[in-house]
Amino acid sequence: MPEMPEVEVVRRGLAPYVTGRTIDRVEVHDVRSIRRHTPGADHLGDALVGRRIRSAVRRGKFLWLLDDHLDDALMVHLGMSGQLRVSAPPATDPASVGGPGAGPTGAAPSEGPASDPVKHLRVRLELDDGTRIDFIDQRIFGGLWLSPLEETADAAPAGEGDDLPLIPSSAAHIARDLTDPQLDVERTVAAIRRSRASIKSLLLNQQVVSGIGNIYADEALWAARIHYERPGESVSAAKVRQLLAEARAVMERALEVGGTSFDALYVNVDGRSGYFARSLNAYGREGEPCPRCRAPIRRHVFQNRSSYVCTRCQRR
DNA sequence: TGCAGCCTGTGT
DNA sequence: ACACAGGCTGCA
Repeated sequence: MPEMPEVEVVRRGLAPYVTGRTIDRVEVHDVRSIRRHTPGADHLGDALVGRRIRSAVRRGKFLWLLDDHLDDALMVHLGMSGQLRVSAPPATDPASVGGPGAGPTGAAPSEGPASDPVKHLRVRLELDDGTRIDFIDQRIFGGLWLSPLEETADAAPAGEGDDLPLIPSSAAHIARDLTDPQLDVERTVAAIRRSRASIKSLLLNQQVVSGIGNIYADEALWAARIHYERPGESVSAAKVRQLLAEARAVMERALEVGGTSFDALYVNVDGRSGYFARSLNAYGREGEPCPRCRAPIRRHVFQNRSSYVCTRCQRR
């Protein structure tokens, strides 16, 4: 559910709270959320306590925290249902620490009071100023783990949030963002046109293009009037360029809306029921008229997931 | 290159 | 009881 814009909103919300802070305590409430950290929960806690965080970085849907030593990164992946919820230190006025990403004034957390037991709390980090970072994940597709740093292949900054040319090995295989100035768009176009795989599976392949999930894939294909099943090699270079531009535009719009409407204390990453769902043209709109041609939007099962398509605008 | 498996909650 | 939501990994 969280795609690139949602993860970027989380990164921006998180950064002002963690930058310059030291990790005091790590609580692992469910080891399944750290299964990618093979040395286990005790090792993760021992490794993290005492670290001073220098930045929160993101490429695609991968988010990570860097500390001063630059040996490795604390990876955070939200998977399907992951959230990071920040609890500001008790004595501090939240409005004064929200930073540039702080949300509307007075917005209350979407769930009950802080004293309520937190549902699906999997991991909690406590910082030296009392701030708590709660990783909440109903379906446990996401998780936290440590990943060693390596140099980026092109010696350019790894992603959004820090200028260092260092990337965690867990994210080194992920393509650069469509919004990344370092991205070579023509190489991406060429890669897509070299493949016999369906255009949608190429869009969803994070090694080809990063940040796109099922929702924005359908939106971009609808905007570019391309049927999801078309083999990459059958789409003209101009059409592929348009498709990538549409995907980028969809994500930038989502980021614009998300970046101005989230509550800094409750970083909500529900991309479906949230603010942006109302402006989707195809996804989730089975039976509704296509906003372009009024033909009904169809829902097809494709690779075990839903694809929403206007069969009039998007011909095979 | 495609698909099973990882997960849990909601809706039918 | 079963379909569905779906990002990513690892294996056939």
